[in-house]
Amino acid sequence: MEQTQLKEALEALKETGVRITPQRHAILEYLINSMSHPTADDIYKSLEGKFPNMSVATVYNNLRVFREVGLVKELTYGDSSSRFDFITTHHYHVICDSCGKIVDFHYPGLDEVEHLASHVTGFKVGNHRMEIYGTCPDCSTKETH
Amino acid sequence: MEQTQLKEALEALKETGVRITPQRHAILEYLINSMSHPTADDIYKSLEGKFPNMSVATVYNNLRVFREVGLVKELTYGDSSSRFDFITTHHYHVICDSCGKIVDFHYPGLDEVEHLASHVTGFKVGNHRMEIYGTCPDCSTKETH
DNA sequence: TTATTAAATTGTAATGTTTATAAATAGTGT
DNA sequence: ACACTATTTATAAACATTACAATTTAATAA
Ligand SMILES: [Mn+2]
Ligand SMILES: [Mn+2]
Ligand SMILES: [Zn+2]
Ligand SMILES: [Zn+2]
Repeated sequence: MEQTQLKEALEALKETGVRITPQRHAILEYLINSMSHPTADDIYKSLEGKFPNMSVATVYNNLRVFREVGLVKELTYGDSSSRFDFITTHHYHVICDSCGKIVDFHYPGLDEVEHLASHVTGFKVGNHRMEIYGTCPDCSTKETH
Repeated sequence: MEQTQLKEALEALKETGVRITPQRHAILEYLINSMSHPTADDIYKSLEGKFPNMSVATVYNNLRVFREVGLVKELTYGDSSSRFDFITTHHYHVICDSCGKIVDFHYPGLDEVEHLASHVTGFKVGNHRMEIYGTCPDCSTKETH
């Protein structure tokens, strides 16, 4: 099924007139297979073997392209660098304050909040973001020790 | 009432053993009076007149101190620099994608989401963040033109 | 297949925000 | 007023991200 996702992603690029390069193919593949939420540097480092000459600028450029095409979501937290999530189904994230782990979390969209916000502020509301912060089971165990 | 907030803030600093300096007084005052959500640089620039020799490091240091004492909340969005909000009552933010305007928005806490997240992921949940994005009335008018 | 052309990549420099550091200064309790 | 530290200042450093120009390459059609 990852194969399907990759094919669909490449198809989406083709339809938008975005050229398919080996670098783009590899970055997409990594994003799809990665169960984590990697930073640009994570991606850069893990493709070092396959693309010894790839520039870090290429990773950033293509992540921006993927974001603009709607294939990838950029997650910006307080800490230094952005993380990237290949878009599949809508979901939220639960984040560990202690170790930074990010876990997917499914929950119906907060439509009511969006509506009220629109009503109260007069904004044309497009979307929202929500994350939940806490301590993951691993870190909880360590603390109790 | 801003006077009361300032007094209470200074009192909170005193009780935590944090010294009260003219710079801290001025930064707090600015945060309380500011109806906006300023960046560190906004604060630095607007206090230039009163403190020609103040270092930008002082602004950052003190914003961190205020955050640690619980007087100030740091807002980190995708864009370059953090914004700071003097803590009064709990509220969320509605943000304009077009001009960056940030508007306060009151809504009851999303307790149910926190509970479900905790139940599903096993996290010890502490808090959450939520923002709503869209187009503010001003920018909507301009677009329609 | 080859030629063409615009788009993408690369390498490097530049940008901008935030932090680290060490010396000078100033707030607080006595 | 004194002593003790916390704080401020000035500056350099760190770091992620972007800008730029030269080179390379993907896509298209002859
Ligand atoms: Mn995710
Ligand atoms: Mn606010
Ligand atoms: Zn953890
Ligand atoms: Zn606006």
